[in-house]
Amino acid sequence: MSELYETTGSEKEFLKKYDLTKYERPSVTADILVFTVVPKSKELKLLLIQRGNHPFLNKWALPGGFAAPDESLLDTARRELVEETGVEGVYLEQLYTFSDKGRDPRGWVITTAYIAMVPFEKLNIKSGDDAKNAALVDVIRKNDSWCFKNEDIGLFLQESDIAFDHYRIIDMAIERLRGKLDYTDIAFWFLPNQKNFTMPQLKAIYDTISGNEYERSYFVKTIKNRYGSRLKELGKQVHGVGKPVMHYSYK
Amino acid sequence: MSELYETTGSEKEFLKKYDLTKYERPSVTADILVFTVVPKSKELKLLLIQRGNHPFLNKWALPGGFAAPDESLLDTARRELVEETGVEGVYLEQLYTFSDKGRDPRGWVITTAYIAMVPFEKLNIKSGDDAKNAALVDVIRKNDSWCFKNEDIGLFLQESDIAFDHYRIIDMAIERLRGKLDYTDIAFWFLPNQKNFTMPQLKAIYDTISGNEYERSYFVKTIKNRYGSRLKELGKQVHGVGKPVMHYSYK
DNA sequence: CGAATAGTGTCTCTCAGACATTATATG
DNA sequence: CATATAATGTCTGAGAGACACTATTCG
Repeated sequence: MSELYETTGSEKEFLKKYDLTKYERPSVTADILVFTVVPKSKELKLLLIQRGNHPFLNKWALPGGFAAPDESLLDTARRELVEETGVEGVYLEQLYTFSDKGRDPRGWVITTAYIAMVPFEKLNIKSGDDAKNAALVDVIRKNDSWCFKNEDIGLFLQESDIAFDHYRIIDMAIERLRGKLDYTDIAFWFLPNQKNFTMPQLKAIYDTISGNEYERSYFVKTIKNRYGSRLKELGKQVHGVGKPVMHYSYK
Repeated sequence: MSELYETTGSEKEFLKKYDLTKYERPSVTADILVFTVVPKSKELKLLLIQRGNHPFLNKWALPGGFAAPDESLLDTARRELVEETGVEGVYLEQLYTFSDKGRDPRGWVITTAYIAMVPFEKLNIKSGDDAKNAALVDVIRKNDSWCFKNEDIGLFLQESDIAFDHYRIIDMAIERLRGKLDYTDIAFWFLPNQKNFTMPQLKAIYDTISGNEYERSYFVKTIKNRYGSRLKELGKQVHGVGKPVMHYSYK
């Protein structure tokens, strides 16, 4: 017993004297990929910010920032997301940590990227009107690479317009979204309301992220099969032209 | 053109004056989960190291260490792996970055965990004989949690014997291994020789990682179906009792 | 020959995926 | 009634999964 106390005591002693700064340390940032889907037009959109500082002045980058002391990187991502977009309470998922030498010309900087899945209705980015110069861009496939455009502000970006290694991050993120689409429920996070949605709405999200069109009857069958126990029918509703739609609640 | 030069120049100026250390920085480590599979006995094994220092003196932890300046975390993991086990040229895959507040009593330390998939034959850990006190432990499921044992040295560990948040890391790693088993080719990395193996060998690896027994004929059919184009038959060989076995080469 | 091991064949059931049909709204 | 939209039904082929049978070697 006294031995236990002594061990505990000496651990306290140890920690008191321990100096982490004897090792060199990198700077650490969190970057956020704010994805959203517009169901009507079936567009996948991503939030980019034009840099106002060196390095990569005027290039476009992912929102993000340095970690604050004793803050988890998830908290960093969440904080930066609120600061840069005002968006709160969305689903964040860690993507990957990028630490290649030379990825940041300022020095030894590693970053952990987080994917934010945001319903379009929650986002209120007024492109190109504020100091920050944020833009919600359409993610387009062209010549085997990703391009980003926003026709409202006449913006067209390709790989060379993207700062740091952020193009690679974006590429990995889209791959991750597509990969997880069919065996997780990530698509549901893009719904304006998980407690009240329709199959055509959900299908539009699947179509958009996957980049191809699911067959209608097959889609409904599959979803009901996969999530049947977590779905509740809320009743049919008239919605304009066409047959009334069944509304569902998830989870 | 001169404008371009000027911009470049001012970026250089900027970088020269830029001081990353104005932000506080965390310490960063890489931890490695060295997994291996013993096909004969169908055991999943993990390399743990008993700590000889505070904090968590005498508890067991994953091998790992602090990142060195301008080294990628993958390189850190690879370096530590060689230093601690002598193992080279194995497949490493990033698992996750852990950064919760309080995960390390020494202070602000984040870690990126890497999974190493090592053929049993490549590992040569002589348990409990060296200063480092490394042990290759069997990963066992007991009462809905993971336990770790090595009967040669009379070792039995449970969650409370694991240092830091490493139990959580191990838990996530096993889940990752199992999750990726059926839709990636990770199992092949545990083969002693990808260029010459048999289906019973491969099946033992799948059985071990998944924790259940695949049906024989179903297994072979499925694998051939999935990787048919990447498999080459090398011919049958006698191997003791029983029908001669077909040998395959992957990729 | 019997036990051990590996390979092959068969049968059922489910589900992916394509396609056709029906139902209900608007104008 | 034509059109738009959503839901439902049908058919086929591939594959999951269980089971039985055959083939080859050793003692």
